[in-house]
Amino acid sequence: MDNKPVPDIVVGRLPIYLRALTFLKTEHREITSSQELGDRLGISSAQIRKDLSHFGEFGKQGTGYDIRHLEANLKQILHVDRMWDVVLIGAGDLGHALANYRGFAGRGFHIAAVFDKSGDKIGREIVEGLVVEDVVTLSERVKQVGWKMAIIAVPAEEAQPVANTLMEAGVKALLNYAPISLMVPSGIRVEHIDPAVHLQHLTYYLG
Amino acid sequence: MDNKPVPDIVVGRLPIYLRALTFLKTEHREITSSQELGDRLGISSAQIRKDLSHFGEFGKQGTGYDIRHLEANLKQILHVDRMWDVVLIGAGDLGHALANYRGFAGRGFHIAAVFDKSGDKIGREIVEGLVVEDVVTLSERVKQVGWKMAIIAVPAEEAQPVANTLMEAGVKALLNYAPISLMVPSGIRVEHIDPAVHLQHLTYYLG
DNA sequence: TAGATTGTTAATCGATTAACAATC
DNA sequence: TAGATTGTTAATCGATTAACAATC
Repeated sequence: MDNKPVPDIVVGRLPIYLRALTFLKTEHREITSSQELGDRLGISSAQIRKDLSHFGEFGKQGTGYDIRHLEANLKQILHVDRMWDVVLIGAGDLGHALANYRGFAGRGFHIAAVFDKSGDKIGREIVEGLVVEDVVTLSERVKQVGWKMAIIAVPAEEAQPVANTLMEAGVKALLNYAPISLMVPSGIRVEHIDPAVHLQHLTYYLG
Repeated sequence: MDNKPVPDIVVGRLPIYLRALTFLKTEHREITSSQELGDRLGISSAQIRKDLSHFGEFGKQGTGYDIRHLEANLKQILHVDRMWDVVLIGAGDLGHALANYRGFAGRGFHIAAVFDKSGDKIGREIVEGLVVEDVVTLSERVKQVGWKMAIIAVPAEEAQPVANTLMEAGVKALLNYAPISLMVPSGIRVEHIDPAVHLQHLTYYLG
């Protein structure tokens, strides 16, 4: 009966909830409440309960939420109860940092391949077991292996062409670090990360 | 008369508009319209006009917006018509990438100092002219110099203590890369960047 | 039982969109 | 002038919050 899609803004908060639950686990906590989560995240408890109610009933009246149970459910909802291979384009400083980032594995992601166009990066082992490949082979390799997610860490002027190549080859979701708004057709999802955008958001309030 | 603060969600779009205008300049464009901007950004033209109307009248009926004029106004509104010194904490892979990032200078930011706690990083020149300092001196240095903005690029378990030190020393705005929700008092602004959160937002839609 | 907290409904609040007079 | 596009108003749409019955 409930045919309406869950609002994207709600979906966007689920990873935050999941991260908080995983953190609570490191503190050896077993039960939490919408109140406690809200206090930690700066979100109202009502909003957290409402958000979760889109997906089912995960708590117990009078008690709260079993942390492991809710965590497992959120992982399922977000489809990170499995590992996703992610292809990374760009082996500069940022690409290097992303390839070496230890935080992906525990949260459902594995950098499966790295591509660059620069001759002095191609063939180098950017991290144990991961050799930088030539971007001219990107399309072929994506089609062959069937990767669905990519991280774009190339200069601004190359980002749109790289995105086009990826989408044409079957990639459905992009995380873009280039300081440019990617244009994508409907059916493709994009998230943008641009530190200068965030800093400028902050300076507005600094008078 | 208009005493109401501009909604934060509107403020958050201004840096996107600014980035698009700067991009149009690189294409040697001089005039644009809310329609064109909206098409490029995936935002309705009405929303762009409404957003801008909170701050004044920047366009001309029948013509559109002078790109340089609107860009200059947005820079003023966002307070990036000047340069901001930013202190960076964490000199790992990510800190290294941020310290070397060429994109900050043109958008109002300068990494003024880098701190780390690791003995084999302290004293090393992370980038031309920028020597990694010992984090035990962070509080003292921040108070002395008066930095107002910081980027946190330390492991999750150190992020909150580092944030506390920074806030106690007078920092008012934080950009946090650690995968944890920082708790801050009102009056302090925080933005979070967590690639895994964005990737999980994407996987929701990948079935 | 008494106390606590959920899931949900209805009310409130806020943001987006549509439409158009003004005007370049 | 005719055409285009702004700035703004009012209508619509959607998200958040408050409140509380249900119940553990």
